[in-house]
Amino acid sequence: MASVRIFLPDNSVKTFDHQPTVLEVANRIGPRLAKDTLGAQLNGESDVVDLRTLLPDGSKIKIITIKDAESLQVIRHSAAHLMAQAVQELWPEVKVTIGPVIDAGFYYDFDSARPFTPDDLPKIEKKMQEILARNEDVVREDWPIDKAIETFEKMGERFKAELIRDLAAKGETTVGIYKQGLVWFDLCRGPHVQRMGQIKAVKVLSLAGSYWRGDEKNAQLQRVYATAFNDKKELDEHLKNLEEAKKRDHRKLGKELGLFYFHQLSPGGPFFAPKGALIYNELQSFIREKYREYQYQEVITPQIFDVDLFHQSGHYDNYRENMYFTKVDDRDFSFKPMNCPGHCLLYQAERKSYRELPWRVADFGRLHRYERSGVMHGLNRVRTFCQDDAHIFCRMDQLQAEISQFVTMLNDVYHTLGMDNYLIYLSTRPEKRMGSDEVWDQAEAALADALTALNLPFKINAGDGAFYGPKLDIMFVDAIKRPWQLGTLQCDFNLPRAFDLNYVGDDNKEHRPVMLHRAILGSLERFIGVYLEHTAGHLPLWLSPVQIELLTVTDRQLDFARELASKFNAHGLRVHIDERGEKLGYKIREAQLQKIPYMLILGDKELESKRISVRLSSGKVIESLDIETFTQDVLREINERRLTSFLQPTPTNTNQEAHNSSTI
RNA sequence: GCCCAUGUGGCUCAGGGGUAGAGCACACCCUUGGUAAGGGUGAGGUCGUGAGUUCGAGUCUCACCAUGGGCUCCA
Repeated sequence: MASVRIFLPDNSVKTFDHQPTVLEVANRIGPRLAKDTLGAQLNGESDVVDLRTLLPDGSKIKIITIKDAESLQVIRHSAAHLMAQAVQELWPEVKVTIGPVIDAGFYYDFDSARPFTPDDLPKIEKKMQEILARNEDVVREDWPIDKAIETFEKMGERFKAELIRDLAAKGETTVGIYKQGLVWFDLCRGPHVQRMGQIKAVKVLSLAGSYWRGDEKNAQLQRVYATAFNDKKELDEHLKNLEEAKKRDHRKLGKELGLFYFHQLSPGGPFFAPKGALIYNELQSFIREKYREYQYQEVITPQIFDVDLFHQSGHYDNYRENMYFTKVDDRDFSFKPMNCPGHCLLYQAERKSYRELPWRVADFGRLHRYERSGVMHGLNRVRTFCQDDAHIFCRMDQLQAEISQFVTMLNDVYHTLGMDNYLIYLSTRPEKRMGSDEVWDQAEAALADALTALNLPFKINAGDGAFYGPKLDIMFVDAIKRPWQLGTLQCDFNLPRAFDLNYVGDDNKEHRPVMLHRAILGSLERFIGVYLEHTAGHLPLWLSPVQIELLTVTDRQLDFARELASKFNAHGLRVHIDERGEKLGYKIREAQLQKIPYMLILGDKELESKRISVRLSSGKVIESLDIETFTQDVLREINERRLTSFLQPTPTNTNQEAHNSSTI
């Protein structure tokens, strides 16, 4: 077969003498480039596409490029130039640095002696609008590199000059210059819009400090965040989502719903109040159920270990600054930051036969990691937490099946939780790594093949793997389209060697197992935070701290309410009676704000008929239900872990979209 | 860890050198009212911690702690 050529965005070409797999491409073209450009799917038939345009056909690689996303990027990048122009027209002394496109918009870093203030944002936006109205042409010129350096230097744009010098050092001889109108220009690779007026919808959002090249030793810069969209409608929708995100902030919901708290005497240490602990424990029970189903065994391992353990595992060398230490009896101990080394000790406790593999051990152990003070954020980043952590020790020939089982289990769990929208990333070998290329080839192929066999699309993060092995990261995309990394599966060639783990094969010889680290929810803490934001606090019944609130119209119904409550209680339902002498409307409002799924209204009518009237948190009211039937229906809803009320028609499931629109 | 901001009753916030305010929540009383806030009374705070300036400090200064937005980090 003819060679296959892959054209890269920087115009270089890589040639393969056979049909390359996507992994080969990723490993060949290098991490940085692949990360920016490769969205890929092994589907065994489709055209090989290159990274610039279309490409050689007959290959088994398909690279998904989303045209819309690309043009949006162009608009945003042009809008970044627009912002720079606006700022310099307002304050000519301000110097420009860089202004890249990011996930939901773009930013530009400025060097300004005077720090920007929030009042400056509307000014900048107004100036941007003025410039847009001029609708100037955007023209590209290619300048000899010396001329470019000289020009920017003369203007005092030392950051730009530095960037161009770097390009010169890489052997570039010309650089792209984009002119907006007659006067203003900037260094850029492009592409850009042809006329400024093509930018239809921009919004300046916020302000932050940053550093030149992200290094705190360098100059402090003023970063202005903004976003741009194809049209006003898209922009408005995005702004609405930002609003919505604020409303859904799990820190706010956690307080309002009485789920968890923080105290300054334990930074990064969440307190789960009774209601929050209920959610925590229900999630654990759910995962335990899945462990039984997927044949994991749960273990319990120590909290504190002699530091020697972490010397042996390598964590001390690589991870020390994130660990807590303590000295007892003149001996150095450490709180475990992860369960794996302990599991290795447990693996060694008994001699393993190949028949015992795969050996899957799960552990809800408490972990402590010292996080730098600036990185903690609600439940998303804490210093003490627990993961739905498990390790699988298996033979190399079992690898693919284990990966496959994990992905199936994850899909199962996410589906039950109403989280069908997720993306899978395969991170491949980094430059600094351990283990032979042969082993890496096998492991990467096992990951890719498992996903392909399950017909799950995935994207390659070339070079993003850990030094000890390749991994899958699962990005859950929530109800307002924000990605969160929750689940992960990591192959590890390091720990089995560090602990000299073996099993006896059918050849009566010792062999080294592969170790897999895996979690589905990630940390329970973080998961609860994410899930609260995904559901805006409207949890499914089985996770609701209070499932049924009993609201009496007058005190005459209190005995009836207590009778009902003990009946529900006996079935294991979580019930609460609002016994306060408030009016019904008042009690309803409170129950509503607490997002309690079922409100039972008890008045004289119900007392006489011995039937109940139910109000859902959606506001829907159903009158005169039979108590026994209601109880059974509610129990069924819980046991089946249903996402919507049995009284509410299930909306059609439109979840699968995400897989087909693997963006980026 | 770095930059900026913030820290006042359980919660949300006002006040800004002369001895602490509101709404909600809470307690009690009146009201027993049918699907998102009935009325009254009351209790509750050494204004994040420590030092300084001042006749006098929630209020000004400094340090520290915590939180928030970013940066960086997340073998």
